[in-house]
Amino acid sequence: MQFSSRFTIATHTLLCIAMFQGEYKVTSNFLASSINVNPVVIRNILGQLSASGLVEIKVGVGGAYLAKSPDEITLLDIFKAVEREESLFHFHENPNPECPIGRTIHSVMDKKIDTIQSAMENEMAETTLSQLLEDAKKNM
Amino acid sequence: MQFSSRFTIATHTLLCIAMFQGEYKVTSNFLASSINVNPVVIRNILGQLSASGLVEIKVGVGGAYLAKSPDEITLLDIFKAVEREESLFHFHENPNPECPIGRTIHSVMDKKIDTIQSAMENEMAETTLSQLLEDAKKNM
DNA sequence: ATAGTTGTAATAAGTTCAGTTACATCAAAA
DNA sequence: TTTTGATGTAACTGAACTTATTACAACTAT
Repeated sequence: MQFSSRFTIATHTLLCIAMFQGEYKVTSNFLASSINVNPVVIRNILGQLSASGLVEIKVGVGGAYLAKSPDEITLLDIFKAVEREESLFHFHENPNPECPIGRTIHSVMDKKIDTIQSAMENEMAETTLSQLLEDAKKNM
Repeated sequence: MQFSSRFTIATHTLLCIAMFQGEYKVTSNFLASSINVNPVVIRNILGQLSASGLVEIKVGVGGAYLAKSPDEITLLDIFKAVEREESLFHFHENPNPECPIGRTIHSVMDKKIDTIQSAMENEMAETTLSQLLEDAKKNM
């Protein structure tokens, strides 16, 4: 199992917008050319980013713009915008309540799973788009 | 995206073995009945756990046994046994090297992704099977 | 030799992902 | 007002993964 590439595509997208907005009109075709995926894929991801309040999109005239300052956008914001699963793990549905383990498996594991997911999300929240942008500019 | 239920099934499996080995013969049918999935699914997961050195399986006569002490088995061991992806995130394949962002996206994100994955895995490594077994016995 | 179990292959249905085509809609600008 | 270039979205496709299920050869204790 892997997360879909939507997360890295969305991050790449936001970096491009942060880098080029004002200078160029950042359209789905512009982004598709940098990221090298289909423009419709970009438009769908831009739609998710827009629904989460991370970007604004000019319908008609075209172009995507950050809706927040780059230091207010974290990797966690991006992740949550494009990966909408509540829980990281798919739990088997109907453990047998007549088995001592089947009866208790949820009470034993649910909190653990939350903690694991939180560890991942907390780490994601540590990195902002502005940090990534600085890194990118250094390595350009 | 969610991880498959193999992780929770494998954990449930190991808890059952830890609880019942010696007392009952823990077969794939026994486990399937507690977990409420198909016995073939169990046999495949037991095969993965066995390949990772977590359990031993008696071919012919039947039955699964822990190959390590419960306090030497962590959730990370279980996770790695059943989820074999190297990297948690699927990176888009061919960013455009003619774009300043496309050119640098890997150097900017690869280490972040590793850090995020490590945060998750480190948290998984904190919990042992013996801790889960204690919890289960308390709640029985 | 029997019985019960494991290992494994094959099939199937359901879901997700990503690519692609097509087109209605929209807003600025000519 | 018409043109132009975008966006939003639907539909379809092929690939991959998940889980359930059937079937059966191989194995080992009794």
